Amino acid sequence: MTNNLKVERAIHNLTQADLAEKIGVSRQSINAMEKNKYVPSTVLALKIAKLFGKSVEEIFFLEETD
Amino acid sequence: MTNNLKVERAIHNLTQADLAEKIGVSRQSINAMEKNKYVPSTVLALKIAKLFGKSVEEIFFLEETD
DNA sequence: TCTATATGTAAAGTTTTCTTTACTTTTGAT
DNA sequence: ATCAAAAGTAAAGAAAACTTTACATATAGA
Repeated sequence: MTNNLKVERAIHNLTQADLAEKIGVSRQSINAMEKNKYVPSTVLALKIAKLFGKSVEEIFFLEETD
Repeated sequence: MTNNLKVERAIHNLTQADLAEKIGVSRQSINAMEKNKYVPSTVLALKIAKLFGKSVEEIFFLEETD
C-alpha cells in the first residue's frame, strides 16, 4: 500500500508533528506511514481522510503486492 | 469503530469463510471484525471496500471513542 | 430429528503496529 | 554561514492485529 500523505500535508500546510497531534499518534508513526514502513489501522486512515476532507481511497492505495 | 460487514456479506451472499478467503485472512478474523473485537488494517479495509464496490467510509464508521 | 453449514468464541502464539527516547540529516530563513 | 524547524532513522518495548486449533452453538433443510 502507498499513500498521498506528504502531498495532503503540503496542501494543508501541516508538519508531520502537526498531523500526528491532530490524529493522536506519534510523529514517528506519521513519518513511518509516509515512508511506507507500516500499514496504519483503519481508524487512523478514517481520521486522516476526514481531516483532509477526502475518502480513504483518495489517500491510501492498494498495490499488486497487497 | 463499527462496520457494515454483516450487511454487505448478506447483500453479496457471502459467508464469513467466503469473505475471509477472498481477502486473504482467517475466518476468525472476519468474525472478530464483525463483532468489533479489533480494528482491521487499512489494507484489509481497502480490499473489503473494493470487493463490495463501495468506499471504505461506506463500510467502516468512526465513533466518538476513536 | 438428524445432519451439514454457518457463526461464535477462546487460548496460545506470531507478527505487526505504534510509542518513547534519542540522535542525525535536511531544509529554509536570516 | 548559522540557526531553528522539519524530517529521517534506529532500537527497545508495549499493545494490538491476526493465525491456528479447537470446540460450542445456532440455523435450516432433508
